[in-house]
Amino acid sequence: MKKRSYNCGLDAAVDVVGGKWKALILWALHREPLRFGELKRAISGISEKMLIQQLREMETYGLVHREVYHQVPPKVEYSLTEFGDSLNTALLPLGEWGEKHMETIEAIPRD
Amino acid sequence: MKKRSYNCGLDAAVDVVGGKWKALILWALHREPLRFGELKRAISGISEKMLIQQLREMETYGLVHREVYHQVPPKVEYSLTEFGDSLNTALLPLGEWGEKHMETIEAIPRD
DNA sequence: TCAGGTACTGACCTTTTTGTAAGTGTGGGG
DNA sequence: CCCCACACTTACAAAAAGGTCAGTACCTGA
Repeated sequence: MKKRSYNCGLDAAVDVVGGKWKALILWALHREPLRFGELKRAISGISEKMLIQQLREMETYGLVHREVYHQVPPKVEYSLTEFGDSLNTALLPLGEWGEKHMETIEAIPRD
Repeated sequence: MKKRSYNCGLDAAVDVVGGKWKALILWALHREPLRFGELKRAISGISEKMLIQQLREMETYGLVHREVYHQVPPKVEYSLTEFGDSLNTALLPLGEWGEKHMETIEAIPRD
């Protein structure tokens, strides 16, 4: 997040969900709350550092809720708030678009 | 665009529309084709370099069409392809979400 | 005593993205 | 003859994002 004012809602939304991982995390939490380790395993390729960093940001955005269980070994569960859920819903058509055009997108030459 | 394979459609879509400017450009072209200079004026804050860079990428993605008129001074018009238009449509709910929650988003503390 | 699982944290570095500023080519108008 | 509009292009620099890897604290069971 870098800006303070936006030209349009899309601008603002992309700012919130932008980056490499946030959409994936949102998606992973859509079905059910997950623990840190579970999330890590669910999202292939993400490092612990990025996962926490993104989760923390999304927490401050009010998109996810962090629930700590005082146990040993520790257990922390992440879940979507209503706000996060509404964003996920708004992202559905985009996800479908991506799904539908996946092959085209993958075929785009890079560099 | 960096990846070749995606976990889900959302992942792929965010890759296509990611970055600071693409969504804005898509949006600006939604109403009507625009010339380079018009786009530049329409999207406040964008530099010429970024504008062209993004336009070129979006052209290779097949999202926008570039039409050159051989005149002096030169005239180049950019418009959305059907593909670009379909992406724009898929982005509408996200734009509405951003619009609706704009104040919340702007109020999020940064750094 | 000691390794192991869990959820982080921090230092450091590389890559990617974005920005700034100046320069290019063309023909028409002053 | 010079300057302007327009659509770029290039070199360089700064900033943001992402990645690696080692280390912390806690209790538990072997």
